Amino acid sequence: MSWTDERIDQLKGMWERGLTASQIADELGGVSRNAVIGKAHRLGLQSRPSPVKANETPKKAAAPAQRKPAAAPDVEAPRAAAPVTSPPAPVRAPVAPPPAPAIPAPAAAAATDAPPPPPQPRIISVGPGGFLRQGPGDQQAPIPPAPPRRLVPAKPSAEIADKTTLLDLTERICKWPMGHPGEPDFHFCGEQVNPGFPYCVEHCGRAYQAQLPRGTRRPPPPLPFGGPRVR
DNA sequence: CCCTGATTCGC
DNA sequence: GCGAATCAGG
Repeated sequence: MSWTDERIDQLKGMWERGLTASQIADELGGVSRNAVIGKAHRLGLQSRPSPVKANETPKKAAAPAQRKPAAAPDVEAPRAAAPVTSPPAPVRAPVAPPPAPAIPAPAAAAATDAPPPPPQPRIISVGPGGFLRQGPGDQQAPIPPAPPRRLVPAKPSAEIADKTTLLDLTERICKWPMGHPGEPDFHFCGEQVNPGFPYCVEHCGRAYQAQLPRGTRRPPPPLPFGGPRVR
């Protein structure tokens, strides 16, 4: 795969929205997480909270990653100067994860109007082609004018809470579909996969039937799609 | 272990 | 320019 203009646009968009490099790579397809990161940097998209870069120790001269011993004596230019204007950065909120489903004590609080900080149970889903689905009016996210009076257990769509969505799929997540695509609660199994297979052990049992001798009668295996519900 | 982004450097 | 390999923190 190559970096077409379209794919670069998708990369930019997703990167700026805070999707991780892995997610972007999955969405784009045909590229690795590293490729995404490398491209992002080359594009000048930069700086997002890196676990490695949290603090910078100016003490020792950095002994950076050197995969191969440089033949030449390292004449390293001083890399201390950070030309980039330290971004006071409009703090870009990362993809707001659904708030922990902690059950608040119902009897407590909730009485008078506590100024509720506007929660942002933003749900981001990525559609085919890498565009991001947003709720209407989600474009510039104007400040919600009048916060509700009462705090409600932030429920960013109970339908998909705790469900394995497309975004959650990785190499080691069982991809067995649960329910039917298009239904509101459609999701994926989400178990750990049977290593080497796209499904967990249980669903491998459904997906892969032992080859029986010719002529052997057996009931048709349940199908993941189409037929009656399989769960 | 898993994840994350940053960086280097051979191609 | 690209991206695997590597580093390093969570």
